Amino acid sequence: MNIGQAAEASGLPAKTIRYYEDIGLVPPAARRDSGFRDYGTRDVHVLRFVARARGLGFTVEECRQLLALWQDQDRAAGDVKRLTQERIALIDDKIAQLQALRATLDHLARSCHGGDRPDCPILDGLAQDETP
Amino acid sequence: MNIGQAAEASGLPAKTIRYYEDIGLVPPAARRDSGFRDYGTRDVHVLRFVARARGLGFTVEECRQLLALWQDQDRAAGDVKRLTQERIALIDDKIAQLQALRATLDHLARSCHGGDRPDCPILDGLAQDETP
DNA sequence: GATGAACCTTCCAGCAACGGGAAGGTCAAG
DNA sequence: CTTGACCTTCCCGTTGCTGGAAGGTTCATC
Repeated sequence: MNIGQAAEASGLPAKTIRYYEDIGLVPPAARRDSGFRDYGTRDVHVLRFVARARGLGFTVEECRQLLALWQDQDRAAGDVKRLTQERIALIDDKIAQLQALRATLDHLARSCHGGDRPDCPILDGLAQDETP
Repeated sequence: MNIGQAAEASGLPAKTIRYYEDIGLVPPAARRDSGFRDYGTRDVHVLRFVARARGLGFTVEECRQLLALWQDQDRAAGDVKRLTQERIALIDDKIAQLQALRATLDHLARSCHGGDRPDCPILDGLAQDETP
């Protein structure tokens, strides 16, 4: 199948598939005489794997590792679990940061009357010399 | 003061200050005869404002708007509040997405024994044809 | 067989928001 | 006078794509 159909089947844009091939995340696709890339179901399976891992927030580099582990019959499940737990820890950090930001912004927004008058505690808060 | 001291005082790296000047987020600094940038307390105040807004997750473009509002004596507090609430909504979306990711990853990780054996439900999960 | 649309190819450029580092100028201390 | 810590501009690299230009292919239709 052509790249367009592989894109459809994998859920990745064609551009992204070419990009992944460029950076060596997925192996180069077979080519027809015309030069068109030619994908089989096995290739699509790999693309779907990558699409799902990216969708779960794994970086491209992590996807590379996960793919290698996936295709390694002798892999240890522990390696995969470790990668996954590291990613969970990063997500937890990110969530905590965002929640702190949200709290600060919410505090600022609640203290602001929001009318047409120019006095605004949000700007005052941002302008303060000390971080609360 | 030199850019290094302004960096120290504002909490922004010198590189970032130059960058903000480049893209017109902050006005060009005064220059000495030597060509060195020269900052006063007013400039540092602006830089601190930007540093704080960026730290709260406002994009550079939003900072541009906030700065304009900050310096506009006739601004309406409602404009600032709206910007802030939009940012809160974005943060909420982001948090929800991350929590969903975390749940999926956690589910995968918990189902994985994590030992030396090759059978790994995480990889199996990523390889599935259907998203759960 | 010609035409047109819908594909495909490569390459080049750019997004956010900086950071690294080169090549060179300046300043204050010893 | 020299050393070392600053400063200047400039250009490239990052992450993960996305858009567009210029051109080739395929397939249906006239």
